[in-house]
Amino acid sequence: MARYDKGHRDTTRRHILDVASAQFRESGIAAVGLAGIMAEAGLTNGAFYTHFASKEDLVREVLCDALERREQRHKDNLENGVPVETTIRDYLSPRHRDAAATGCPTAALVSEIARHPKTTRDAFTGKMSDIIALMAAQMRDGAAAERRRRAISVYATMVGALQLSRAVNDRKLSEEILENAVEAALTLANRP
Amino acid sequence: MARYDKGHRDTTRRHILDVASAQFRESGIAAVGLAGIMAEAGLTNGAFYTHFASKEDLVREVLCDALERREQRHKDNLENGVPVETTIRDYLSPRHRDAAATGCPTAALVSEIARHPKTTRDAFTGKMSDIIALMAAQMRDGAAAERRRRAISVYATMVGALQLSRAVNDRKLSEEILENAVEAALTLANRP
DNA sequence: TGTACATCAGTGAACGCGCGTTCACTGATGTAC
DNA sequence: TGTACATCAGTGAACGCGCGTTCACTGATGTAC
Repeated sequence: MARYDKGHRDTTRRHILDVASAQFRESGIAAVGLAGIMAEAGLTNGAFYTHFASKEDLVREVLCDALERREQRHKDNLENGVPVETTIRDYLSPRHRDAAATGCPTAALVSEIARHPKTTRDAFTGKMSDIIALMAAQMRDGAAAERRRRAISVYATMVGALQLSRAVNDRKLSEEILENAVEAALTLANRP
Repeated sequence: MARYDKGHRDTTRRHILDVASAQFRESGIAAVGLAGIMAEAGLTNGAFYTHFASKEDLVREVLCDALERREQRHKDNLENGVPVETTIRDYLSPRHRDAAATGCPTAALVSEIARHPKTTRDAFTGKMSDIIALMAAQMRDGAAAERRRRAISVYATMVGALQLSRAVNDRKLSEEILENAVEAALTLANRP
């Protein structure tokens, strides 16, 4: 037995990932520093590099992890027969709008991801394809290709509307955006 | 007459705004430094503060300016009877996807704006309301309230899809997103 | 008309600060002989 | 059994660098007397 319990290293790594994941989604990747992440994780700067090769490495890991969790949620919804309407309403809710740190990583980080290196974008592209496929599976009626088409446009509407509702500094307008986007996403999900 | 032509100061200020506007949309606000902006504008660091009070002041000015130009474009489209279909297809085109520096400031910066101070978000909120109103005016049929509803959901779909098409690292998927979003936005714009 | 001063856009070096990253070291435990 | 060494997660100070910001200064022109 080492100085630390078995699995301690994995637990620490997991903890750093969770802290970074929340901070990135809350404040954006560029605005978050490693020192702040390590401090919140209860560790010193130096320990970071025993777990990750660089900040970019952490970004990629965080992104994969956060999207995998989202993917798992979609899988669970599918297996439990949760209707697409519920997924849409949950996504476009004031609760989700006000909880960016634990919310959808795509909505929080998509524009930053577009400016990151190939490996990071590769990771995002792969996971996003999976999520689209799962949303397509959740759609009712229609051929596979048609359901995929609907999934893509519903996803785009949800991501855009959530971001707009977060940026806008007017409670009424923010809720108007969410409510209209729910209606629009439902229309897109159920169109023939 | 001063050492510089009349209006020189305004020209310089305008030039700094243009350079900053492009760099922000291309790389994100947090990732762009004042030194880089001033260098591209052909000036030294110190001159920045004879034109702007702070980086945040510049951000607000850039945002107002870029959104006003977008707004003017919507106004022109409206006056020239450009159909909403054209606006949608132009927005969701590979050309717009590949030209972030000169493209829609909302798509490029919306998630960063959500994390900026009140004055900046106020500015964004005001201009975005105007753009929504102009898009609503561009819609055909229906009462004013109904057209506004359609404008909001079309705008959300466009913003979300453009961002996704930029983040994704796969040409085919990127174009699939744009094409499906065009179809979805047209459906939303023309629904009864 | 000549001269002293004001104005104004811009220069360029410097400020303190926090960034990502490195590295010599620690100290509790495991292992070899 | 005792001792010398290896391992491993983490410490904490330091590195160079670029950030936003400040400021004494420049130099061409305008203005006052």
